[in-house]
Amino acid sequence: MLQIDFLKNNKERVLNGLRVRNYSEKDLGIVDQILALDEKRRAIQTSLQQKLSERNAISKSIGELFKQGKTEEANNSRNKVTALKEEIAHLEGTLKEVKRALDDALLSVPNIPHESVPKGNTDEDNEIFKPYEGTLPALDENALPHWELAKKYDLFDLELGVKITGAGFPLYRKKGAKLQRALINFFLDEAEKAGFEEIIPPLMVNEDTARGTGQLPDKEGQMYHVTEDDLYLIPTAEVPLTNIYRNVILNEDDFPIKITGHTPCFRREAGSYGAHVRGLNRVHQFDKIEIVVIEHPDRSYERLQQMLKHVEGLLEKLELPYRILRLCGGDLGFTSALTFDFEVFSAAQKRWLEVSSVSNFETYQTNRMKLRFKEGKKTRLAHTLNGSALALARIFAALLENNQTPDGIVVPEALRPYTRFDIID
RNA sequence: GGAGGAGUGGCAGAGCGGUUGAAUGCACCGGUCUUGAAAACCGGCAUACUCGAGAGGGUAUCGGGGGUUCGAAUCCCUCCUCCUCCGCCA
Repeated sequence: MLQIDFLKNNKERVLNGLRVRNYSEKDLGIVDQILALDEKRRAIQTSLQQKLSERNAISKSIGELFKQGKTEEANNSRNKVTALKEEIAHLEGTLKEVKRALDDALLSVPNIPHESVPKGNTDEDNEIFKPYEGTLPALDENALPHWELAKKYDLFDLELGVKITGAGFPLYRKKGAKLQRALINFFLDEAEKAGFEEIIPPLMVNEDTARGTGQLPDKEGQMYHVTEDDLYLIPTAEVPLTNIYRNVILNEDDFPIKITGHTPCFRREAGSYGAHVRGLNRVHQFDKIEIVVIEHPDRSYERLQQMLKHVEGLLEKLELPYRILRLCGGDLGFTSALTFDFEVFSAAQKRWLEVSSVSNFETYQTNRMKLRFKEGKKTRLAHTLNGSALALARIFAALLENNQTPDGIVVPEALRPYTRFDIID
C-alpha cells in the first residue's frame, strides 16, 4: 500500500507510474479521489480531536468539583459533556466511514514501478535483461517432455495425485522423490552459504499475515482457505517469512535481514488446460525455497542485484540454460516495484519456463505491515525483497528434459552429493 | 474438548472508576565525578495520527473489538493468546 504522504508529495510520479501499468486517464482519477478523502479525513479528525479535548478537560474538572463538594457546578458540567458526547459520536461515525473509504481506495492502488520498468502490456513485452549466451541445447527428435520421462522412469505420478487429492497435486516417487529432496537440500545449503538464515515457518497463516504481504484483499482467490478456522494455506514462503517482521521497529544496524525457507506452496490458480500446463508446468502444490531480505531503503536495489547473482549461481551449478527478464508494467505484480524473472529453456518442450521471480517491493509491503526502523529520532519504513531460489517443480521438469540421454537422465555434478546417484535409469 | 487462572511500557512489576502515558526496579542512552572504568548522582528513554512556520500543543493506545459512565488500565460483553489440571493424541 502506498504511503499517503508519498502520494501527496509525488503525485506526478505516482500518475506516471500507474501509466506504466497501463492505467487509463480515467482510472488515474483514483489518485485525486484518495487525496480528497485524505483531506476530508483530516478535517473530521481535527474537529473530533478538539471535541475530545474539550470533553476530557471538563470531565477532569468534574472530578475536582465533586471533591470540593461543589455538586451543583459539577452537575452543570455533566450536562455540557452529555451534549458534547452526541457530537463526538457523530464525528466518530463519519471518521470511520471516511477512513474506511480511504483505506479501500489506497489498497486498490498497486505499487509504483521502478523507473527502469519498461512499458508494456503482456509477458511478450518483457525486456530481456540478460539473454542466454550460448547455443540452446538441441535434443534429438524423439526427446521426451518431462511428463513422458516421468512415466518412463517412474518419477512422479499425476494420476495418483488425482486419486488422492485432485488435479495438480503430483506424487513423487523413486528417484523422482530423491531428486526432489536433493534439490531442496542443495538450494537450502546454497542459501545458507550466501548468508541466509534457514527458517521452517507455519504453512497456514491468518488473515493479518496474508494482508501484510498483499495476498489479501485482492488475491484471495489464489489461496486455499480453511474456512472452519479462517486460515490460509501459504502460496509462497514469502508470506510467513516476511510477516515475522510485521509490526516491528528495527535498528539501523539490523540490516540486512536475510532469511530463507523451504515450504510447499499451494496455489488454486483457477487453471487452464493444455500443453502449457501439462505435467509439472503448473500445479497446485509445489516446493520452493524462498529467499527474503529486509533492507535499508538506500541499499535495496544493490541487494536486488546480489539476489539475482545468487539465483544465477544456482542455475549455473545446475548447468541449466537460463535468461533473465525485466518485467514490463503490464506483467509486473501488484505489490512489486521491480521484478526480474528467470526462465530456463526446456529443450523438449522448446520453450522457456519461468523458474524464479526476484522482486523489490520497496515500502509497499512494509507500509501495510508497519515494518520500520529507527533512523535517529524518527522511524522510517524498511524495504522488502524476495525471490525464488528456487521453485522445484519446473526446475525438476527442466532437469529431466535437458539431461535426457539414451542411457538415462544425467544428474548434474553439483547435485550428485545430494542425490547419491549419477543417472536416472 | 472440559474446569480454573492470567494478559500493563524493552523486561520485571504496581495501580483495580477521577490531573496515571501510567509508580518502582532492571536494561538502554546522555552527563557529572574519575587517569580510565565501576559505583554513586543528575537527566533522558513508546508509537501513530493531528494542529502549528517554529517553539510547542492536542488526540488515541495498559492483548483485540464493543459497551456502561460526565470520566475506564480499572466495571460489563465478546474474541484472541498464555499458564495449571483433566481428557484425547503424533
